[in-house]
Amino acid sequence: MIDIKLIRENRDLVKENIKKKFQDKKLPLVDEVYEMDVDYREAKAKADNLKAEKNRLSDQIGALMREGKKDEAMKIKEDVAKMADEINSLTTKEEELSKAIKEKMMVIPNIIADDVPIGEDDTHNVEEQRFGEPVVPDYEIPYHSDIMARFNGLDKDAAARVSGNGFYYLVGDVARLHSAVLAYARDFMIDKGFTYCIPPYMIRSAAVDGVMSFEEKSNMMYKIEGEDLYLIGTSEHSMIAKFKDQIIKENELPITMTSYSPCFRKEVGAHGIEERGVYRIHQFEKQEMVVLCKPEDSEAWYDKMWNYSVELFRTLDIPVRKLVCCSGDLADLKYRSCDIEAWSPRQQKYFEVCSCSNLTDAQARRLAIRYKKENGDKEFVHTLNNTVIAPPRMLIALLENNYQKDGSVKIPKVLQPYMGGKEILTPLK
RNA sequence: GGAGAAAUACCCAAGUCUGGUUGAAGGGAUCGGUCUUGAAAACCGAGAGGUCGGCGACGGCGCGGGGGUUCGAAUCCCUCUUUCUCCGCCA
Repeated sequence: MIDIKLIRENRDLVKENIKKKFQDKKLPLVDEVYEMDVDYREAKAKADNLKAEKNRLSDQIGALMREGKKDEAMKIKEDVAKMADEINSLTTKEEELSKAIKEKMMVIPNIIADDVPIGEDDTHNVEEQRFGEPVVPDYEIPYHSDIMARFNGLDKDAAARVSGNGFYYLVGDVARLHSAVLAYARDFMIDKGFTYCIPPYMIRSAAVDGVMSFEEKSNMMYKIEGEDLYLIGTSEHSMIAKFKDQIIKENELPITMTSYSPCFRKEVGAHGIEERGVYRIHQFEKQEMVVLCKPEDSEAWYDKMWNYSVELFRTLDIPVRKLVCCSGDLADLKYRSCDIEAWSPRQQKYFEVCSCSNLTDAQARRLAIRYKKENGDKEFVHTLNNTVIAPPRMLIALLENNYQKDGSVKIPKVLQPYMGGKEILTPLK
């Protein structure tokens, strides 16, 4: 959500930004908001003046009553009562306009960074840098669920009987590897100075509505029957809602957190659930990083954060690349964003494992997350988030890149302590 | 789940029975000063309080959230949420 002052003062900039994002159908919104804002302020001024008059007369009534002049008081009472209709209609108009403006403002995208590549969709995202050699072995890499199956590590049939499509049982060493990756990622971020946090996995509708659009909500969120509670789709939901309407002390910034949670997603819409394997499922686990900082620091944090992802994957011997999101592929709240993609030797291409974003003040403005400066002024913070690691999807990269010709899988050194010292997983069949 | 009590500004807290000179007493903290080698303590003083509109003067709204009664609500009514105490149940 952008500052409405931008629309009052620089509509061209806002429109230009919309064009850059290939959302021309949203262009009329800018003038609509501009005009509604003028009407809103006019209605508010009128209503406020009438209310001021009413308050003044009410005080008079109080004074007269105290003096015992009931007749005069009654007369004024009638006058005030006559004002009620006009005040009501103006107040209603003011509220309706305010609500309508807010709805439109929610849809107007955040101003994007100057250096975001311009492009209509994800095919125009730009590879910026590679880290590690994307190795193509001279033997065939099986599909990840087949690799898991060789260790008796995955049972989707049972999951389908028990929970339906889109669920899995992870078993034995594969399950342990899953936990090891999460524990490693947690400790990696703690070592970077982030604070570990376990948030609520269910949040009430007021919190849900605060952190996502209606469309997202209906496509993603599972609702608990008979309760005002939803299962979170990512810990970012509870982590950001934590700060809604809060004023943070300047010396508490930056707030750097790494949160863990299971994530529950209906995955209604474009993609659907993948039949084979664990790439897209209804339930997964994720370690996330979330940063709230002063506006002047957010760009530096953005660079630090995506670099953490690269570093983490490199310690796991997984080649990655940084893919910069182009204007059309940027979600509306984002100022800039990049994906860290891991190398898949089986598919011989990179696939997304982390998504790092700087939302500047767009999210903070929407949720009223501010900080108080030394001089007492309040300003919106900047918010950023990035995936640390999201197994089981991440296991795909891990298994494929460490798969040996004989069907075994090497365990990267950094994970071995979390695997009871095991250096290699040997197939059971 | 049952019974009771409570929610006031950064913090503590008065006011709520008896609606109107309380848009919020009084503290603490904050800031300035006196004193002191410096600090603390003590004393003196000050402004401010959240939010929206307005260039401003100023005005609207704000006493947990939402609604209602009234000319007028922190104060009365309804509702939701949260906290505390006791009982019950339970990882």
